[in-house]
Amino acid sequence: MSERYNPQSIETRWRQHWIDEGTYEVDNDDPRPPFYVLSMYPYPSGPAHMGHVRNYTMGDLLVRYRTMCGDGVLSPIGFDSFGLPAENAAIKTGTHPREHTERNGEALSASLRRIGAVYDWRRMVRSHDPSYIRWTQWIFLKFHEAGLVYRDTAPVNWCPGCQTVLANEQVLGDGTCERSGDLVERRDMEQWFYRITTYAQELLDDLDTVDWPEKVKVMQRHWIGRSEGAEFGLPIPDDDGVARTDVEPLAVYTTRPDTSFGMTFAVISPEHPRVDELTTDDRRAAVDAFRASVAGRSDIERQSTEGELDKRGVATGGRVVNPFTGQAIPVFLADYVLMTYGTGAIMAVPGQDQRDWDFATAHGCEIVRTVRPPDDFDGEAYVGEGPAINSEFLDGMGVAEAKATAISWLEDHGYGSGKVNYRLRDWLLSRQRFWGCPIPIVYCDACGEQPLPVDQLPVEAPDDVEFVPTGQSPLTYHEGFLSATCPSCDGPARRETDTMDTFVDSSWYFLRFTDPTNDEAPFSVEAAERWLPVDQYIGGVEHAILHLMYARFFTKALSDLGVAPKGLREPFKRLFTQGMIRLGGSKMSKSKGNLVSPEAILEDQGADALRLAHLQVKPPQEDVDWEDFGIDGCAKFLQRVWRLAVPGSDLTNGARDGDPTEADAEIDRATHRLVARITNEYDRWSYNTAVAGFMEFTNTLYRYVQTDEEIHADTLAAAIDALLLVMAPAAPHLCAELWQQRNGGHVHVEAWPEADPEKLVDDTVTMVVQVNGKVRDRVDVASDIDEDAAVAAALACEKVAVALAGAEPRKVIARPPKLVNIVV
RNA sequence: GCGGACGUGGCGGAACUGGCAGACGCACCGGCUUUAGGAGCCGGCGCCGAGAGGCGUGGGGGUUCGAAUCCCCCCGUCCGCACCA
Repeated sequence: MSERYNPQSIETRWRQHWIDEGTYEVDNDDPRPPFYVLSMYPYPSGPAHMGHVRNYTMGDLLVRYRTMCGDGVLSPIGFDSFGLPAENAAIKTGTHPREHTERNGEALSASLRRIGAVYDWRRMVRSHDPSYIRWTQWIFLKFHEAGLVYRDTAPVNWCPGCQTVLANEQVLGDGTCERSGDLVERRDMEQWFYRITTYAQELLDDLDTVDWPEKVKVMQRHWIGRSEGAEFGLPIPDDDGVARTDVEPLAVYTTRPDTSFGMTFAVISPEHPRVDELTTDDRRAAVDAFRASVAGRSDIERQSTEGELDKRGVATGGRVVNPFTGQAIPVFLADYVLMTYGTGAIMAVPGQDQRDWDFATAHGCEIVRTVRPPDDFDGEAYVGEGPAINSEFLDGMGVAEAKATAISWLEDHGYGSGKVNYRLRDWLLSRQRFWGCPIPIVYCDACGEQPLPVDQLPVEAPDDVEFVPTGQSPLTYHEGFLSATCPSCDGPARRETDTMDTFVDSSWYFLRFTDPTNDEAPFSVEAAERWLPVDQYIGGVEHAILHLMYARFFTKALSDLGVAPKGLREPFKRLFTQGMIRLGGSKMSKSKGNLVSPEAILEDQGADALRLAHLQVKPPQEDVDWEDFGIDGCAKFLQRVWRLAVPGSDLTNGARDGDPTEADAEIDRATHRLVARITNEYDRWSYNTAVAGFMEFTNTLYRYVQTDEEIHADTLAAAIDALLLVMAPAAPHLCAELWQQRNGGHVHVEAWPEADPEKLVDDTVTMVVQVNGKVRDRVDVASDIDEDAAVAAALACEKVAVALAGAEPRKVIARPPKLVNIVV
């Protein structure tokens, strides 16, 4: 017997071969049709864990498959190399984040190569490289110039213990800091924003143009949260309850203007700027106490549905006029009214809104129904369809008509107008951190906030900083970094010390990959035109909202600014989100400490067995339990393939020339069916069944070589070569080695095989014969049998006669050649 | 609460368009092979039944000649959003 398959001896050689030969390097003038496959660039956290293996195996399979299909596949890799973990490590160990990050990046690169993933390594892009920082800052300035960047105060999570701002993820469920355990406060600070809301409508509309999982689209639509309604003013009354004209009315937003006659009170947010003005002297102490208690509560606490409603709101003593009824109604403060949505003030209609109903009940407010509920309705607030009641000129109208009429009335009387609102907020991009892209702004006492000229880019953070656990960015202590010159007046200025959210870096890296060394622009329009949109984007569903929304925003804005092609409105044509890996029932992650390292498996069974196990275990989009993996089974299967395909194998050395038999014809047809099947399964990401297909076919070939008298070399060679071709994207090393030993050359640059449609159908097929929908018999018939013959064959079955027991068929359904159903 | 996905053997799953339920793998059982290995090869393996046969895709109803697949109700699991006026 020839030597057994030994993954170690061949995998190293082939990995090197792909790099040395530049098999997966592709230039921008490559004559082949362009195809862009992109796996989300990883945060460099050190050697790969199983989640990486799963992710990058899927992407690699596609890169190799499309390459064999004849495309010039752009397969780049890079690192999302800014971010908090490196900075925290720096504080702990004193090592500069760059050193830590680059070392981890090298380790991850090595891991990716080790599993056989192939990239055009020449196109490596890392967020922290000065050549990338430069263009991230350039884009910031471009957006700044276009009015897509602004500065404003915003509430942030402030940890009094760490004396710093925390990201939402660093605030635990109970509202405390994950590091110090202190109760996190809300604090207003000056922050930078990207005006993503400008694109809210387009971000919503264009979801219809991309081929993404419906789940992700639904999440994005919800996040954008478009609603239609009306915004109008509630006038402030004088002591007699008559609307004053000399005071600005209180603006409210509602999606139910049709219910306005039922507005019996108004509620404003505790942060609303007009609280003081609306509060009467006798209520001031209570209102101030309420606001103080709200400020001390965390967002989580504040947004929980629990808690007594009478304690969650307080009367201001002030009143406003319902313009529809002319009645003066009380104004309350409640913590559930958010300053960040609509106008920060609402009209309350308890009859049609359950939360308003509860609040009205708790605070003794009047309840007036303005939509007639059905007779059998026994709930409280009624939110359904029905005729308007108690609403004067709206009475009798349905909800839609009443809405439109109410809006017209508001417009005619100058109170307000129809309004579309979005839940989407502008993107707060500044972070009080060191290890991120510096914001290219200086502050001049004379000229104020000044964007830097582009020829001063990149603004780089200095290396000679000390990482001490003060909770402040080291930049704020570094005089050399802080002092700058004002670009307007040449006077002294102070640099911005905030850095950008790392989501900024990941919002355009896929564009940089198309033209990674360009030093005239972030990328050329031509390069982007050639490769974008990405044909297949692959990543975790955890990025369903933020990253994907931000990247879409960047693409649209860059396109409008002429940086990206005019017609490029979406960055990612198709998106695939693969499932995560669980161990012991919970998500495999560094923080949970339940990572499984692929090292031992790679050393033992090899990369191809591990890849195959990842592909086989479950449909790619589903979450998978590590306990369900069958590495040994896959390794055993690869041994079987090896034994079948390796030249000189005891299994196949009995093959000789000769006239093809029926067994040969059957193997030939099976071979063509395999090719057709795997092509289809790769195209629709059904990798688990593709692996089943390899195994099934291999079993068929084993049967052929072991049970037939005569085995023919031609038949066998064609079958095995086809198997190696279709398996090559999944098990690249083994297939490359066997192909070379058998045929010479390189399987991965071979053309993808095509199935002959004529060979996909057998001459005879098994037809199912049913009586009353139950299978009673199976008969072999010609595959081109006509309906009459099929029925005749069915009626001739003995078991059918038994089942019919003499009864006359009432009806016969024939679907030749698959099935005949006899109904009595 | 709202939205989404899903529920098939001992286990992971297959059945793409309504047409043979359980492909393929794991586990288990049996056999072969001078064979002791992390072997290899062949076979069996939904449940009940001696058999013929019957039952069977979370439960109940419906559409259909025919339903794992389509529709309605219920139960359960997972994920996302969570006072958005």
